[in-house]
Amino acid sequence: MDIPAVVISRLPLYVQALEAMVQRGEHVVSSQRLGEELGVTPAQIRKDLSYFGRFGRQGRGYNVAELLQALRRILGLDRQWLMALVGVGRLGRAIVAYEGFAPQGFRIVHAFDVDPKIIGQRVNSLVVKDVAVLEEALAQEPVDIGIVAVPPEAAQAVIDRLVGAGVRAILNYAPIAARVPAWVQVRRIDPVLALQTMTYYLKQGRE
Amino acid sequence: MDIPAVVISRLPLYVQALEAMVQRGEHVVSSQRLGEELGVTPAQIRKDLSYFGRFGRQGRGYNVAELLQALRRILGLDRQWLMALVGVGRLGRAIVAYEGFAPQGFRIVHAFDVDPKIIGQRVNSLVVKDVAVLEEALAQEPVDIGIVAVPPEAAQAVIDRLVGAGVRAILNYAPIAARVPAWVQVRRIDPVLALQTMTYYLKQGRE
DNA sequence: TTCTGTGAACGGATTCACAGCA
DNA sequence: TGCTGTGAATCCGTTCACAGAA
Repeated sequence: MDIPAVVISRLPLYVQALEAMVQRGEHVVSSQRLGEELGVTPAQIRKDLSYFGRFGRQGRGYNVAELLQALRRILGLDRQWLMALVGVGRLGRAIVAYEGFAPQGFRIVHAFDVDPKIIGQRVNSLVVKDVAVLEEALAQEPVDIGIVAVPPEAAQAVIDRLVGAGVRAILNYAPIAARVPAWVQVRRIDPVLALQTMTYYLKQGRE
Repeated sequence: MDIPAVVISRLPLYVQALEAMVQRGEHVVSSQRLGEELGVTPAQIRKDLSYFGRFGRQGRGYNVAELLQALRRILGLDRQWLMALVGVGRLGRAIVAYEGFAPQGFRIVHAFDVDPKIIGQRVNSLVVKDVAVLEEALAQEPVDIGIVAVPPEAAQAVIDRLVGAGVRAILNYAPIAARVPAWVQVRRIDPVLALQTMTYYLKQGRE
C-alpha cells in the first residue's frame, strides 16, 4: 500500500500545529479541534492518520505529545538531515542565516558558489567552496538535500550535478521548473508564483 | 461556471515557461512540448486552457506570445499590484531587496515594524513605519497584498489587522496556519514545510 | 497529417455516516 | 455520551480518445 502524496504533504502541518499545542501546554486534542486550527475537516485528519495506524482513543481524542512523536517518526524528522547550498549571493546568505532550519533538524554543511570573490568567504561558520569541487566535496561528506539558490540560467545544470552526486531531494529557489529523475524529490520556493496564483482572485473581487 | 483552484495554480507555471520561450525566440509551441518542459501531460494543459477559451490552432499549436499575453490577462498580471510588508528583520530585508517582484509587476509600497530601532530606517528607498500606524497608512495608500514576515507569535494578529484594513491577499512567511475569512487568499512560503514533505521519501529509499 | 478542444470514462481523494469502544 | 477508525458514497480532477479544423 502506498500513501497519497497529498496525505504526506499535510502531515507537516499537523506536526506544526501539535508543536504549538505542546508549547501551550495542551495535552489532548480531538480531530475536530486540530481541524479548526488548520482549516481542515476532522474526517480528513482521521483518514490521513489511519494510513499509518491508530493513534487516538475513542471518546477522548489524541494525546498531543504521542501523536507528535509518531508523526515526526513517520516523516523522518527524528534525525538530522544534511544539506548542501549552491549559490551564496544575497538569497543564499539569507538561507544560511535562516534560524528555522536547525531546530527542525536541518543543517547546511556545504556552501558552493562560482564567483571567485565569494569563494573562500566565511558565512555563518561555513567556508564557501568552489562549485567546481561539488562532486568531490559531496563524495567526502555526503548530504541528503540540495538547496539551489543560483540564477535561473544556471539552475538546471546545478540540479543535474547535485543529482549526479547522489542527492535525492532538491529545495529549488530558482524560478524554473526543474527536470529530475523520478526518484528525486523537488520542492519549489517561489514567492512570485505564489503571488501570481492570488491575483486571479483579487481581480475577480474587483469587478 | 467556476474554475478549479488547481487549474489557477498551474497557470503561472505556463506563464513562466512561455516567458522562457519568448526569451529563446520560439514562436509556436504544442501542448506536447509545453508539457515536456513542465512535467505535465498535454491533455492537462489543453483542458486547463479550455476553461478560458480557445487559444490554439489545430494542426499547429499555440502562438507563444499570444498565449502568454492571454494568460497574463487572465491572471491579472497585466497591471501593477501594490504590497505592504510587515516585519523588517533579516527576512523582511531580504524580501525588500528581492529583484524578482518588480519585473512581474509586484511593488512593495509600505514597510512596517514594531522595533523602534528599525522604525524610521530607510531600506531600499522605503522608510520603515511604525506598525501602529498600519491602518492609517493603508487608508491613505491602499495595497492589494500583505506580506507577513514577523515572528510566529505575532503573525496571526498582524494578518487580522491587514485583513481589517482591507487587504484581500496575504503572502505568509511566518510558520503558522493563518485563519482568515473566506474572501481572503493566503499563500505560505515555508521552506521547512517543504523539506518536511521530502524527508518522508528520503527515509523510504534509505532502507 | 498534425494537433487542438472536449465530452466521456476513469481513478483518486474527500466526505459521509456509522459501528465500536471508552 | 463523545470521539475514533473506516467502509461506502460522493465529488472532483485527470486522462482518454476522438471529432474537427488547418
